[in-house]
Amino acid sequence: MSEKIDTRKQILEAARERFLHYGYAKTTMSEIARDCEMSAGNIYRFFASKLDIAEAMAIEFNNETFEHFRRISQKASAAPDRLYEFFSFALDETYKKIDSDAKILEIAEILRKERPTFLNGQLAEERVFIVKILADGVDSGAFRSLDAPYVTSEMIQAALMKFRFPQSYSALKLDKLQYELKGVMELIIAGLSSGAEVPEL
Amino acid sequence: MSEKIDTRKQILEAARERFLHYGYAKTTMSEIARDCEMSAGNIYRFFASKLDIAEAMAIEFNNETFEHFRRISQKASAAPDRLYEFFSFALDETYKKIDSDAKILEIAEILRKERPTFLNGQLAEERVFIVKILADGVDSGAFRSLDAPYVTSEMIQAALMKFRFPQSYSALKLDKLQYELKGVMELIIAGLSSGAEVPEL
DNA sequence: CTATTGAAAAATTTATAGATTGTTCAAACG
DNA sequence: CGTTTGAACAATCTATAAATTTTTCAATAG
Repeated sequence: MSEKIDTRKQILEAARERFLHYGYAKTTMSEIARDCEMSAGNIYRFFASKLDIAEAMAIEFNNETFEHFRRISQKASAAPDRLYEFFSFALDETYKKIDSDAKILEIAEILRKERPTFLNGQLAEERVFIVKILADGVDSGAFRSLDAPYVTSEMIQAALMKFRFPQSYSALKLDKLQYELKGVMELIIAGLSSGAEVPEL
Repeated sequence: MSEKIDTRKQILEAARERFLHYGYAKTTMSEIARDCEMSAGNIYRFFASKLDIAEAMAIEFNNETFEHFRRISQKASAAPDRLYEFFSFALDETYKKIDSDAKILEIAEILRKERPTFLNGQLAEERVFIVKILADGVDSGAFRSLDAPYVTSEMIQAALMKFRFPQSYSALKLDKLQYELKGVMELIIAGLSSGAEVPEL
């Protein structure tokens, strides 16, 4: 049983190396199998498809990022600063990861196309941290009281889409994106501030 | 000379009908030429390429929308309401246009790929109206005073990207998009309100 | 001299056959 | 028994030749 988990990890590791080195399309199941000294057919006892290997890999990738998110969301700094740091970090991190390796963009694009719900799941996980920062901000008085913090976190994500998936949604360079993020963030934080007047739309 | 303009219009009209009926890729220059009773080569005296015909068509298309934008920006209603109406109209309009005709999406995607600057130009034109609404809002006291209204209009556009190009940036249905737009808009308008505290980031 | 044509060049698309790859599963293995 | 294999099948990709389409431009027409 721990045997099984090990084999799974081994496949994942072999696939990761090949995917990052040669790209998703250019690595074959047989190659991954060979690296693990097994037959291609046997991989299917651990992963339902090649795409599922890529998805598992993306989850691992994101888990590292989520660790950073958790740390930022739990910092002692003021809630508005944490909110900015959160998305600022996210932008830098994803931009640089994708910029360093065209192979990572390939996998990201494939998952976006073939697994549209996967992305939603990841966004939902991020919302947990955003809601935490919002709650802290309300407690400290930096933010106005919010009817539905979870919904607010969805709206913040919607407004910052462009920065969360930089290479898919625009062709802008990092410095321009950072500049825009700062501007949008100022607007959002101002909208969350205690003095802000919420309109009736 | 007016002759030339007429011929240009005639080509544009013939192309529009074919593009909307059969799609951009499936209509040939020869077909457009035949409709205008001329040779394919002659079209190039009026348009540098097939793509330029599509671009000219998109400009015409957008001019109708800009007329609506102008009307909304000049309304008597409160600035926040106008701002919401502006983007609400834009969302409904573009969503419905594209939803009614897959051919329109085809042309939009091709222009986005092959003429990346065209889109920026259109967004710049829209900003004129947004800046007008912002200025009115500041004057009336509904909005706080803005250091750089033009930059603010860019930030508002960045935050609302997702709703300006609904079918390219998400797979959400219109009602879900409308719901999200309302939420993001509330946040932005609150951020622009007189009482809002702008953070130092 | 300008406007237009139509043939030719360049670029792109289509069609398809062959090869490769992803996936399944009955049989062999431990 | 559960595990693994490898052959078979289905799906996808590749290569390329033929066909079509876009674009150019010398020749022609007005």
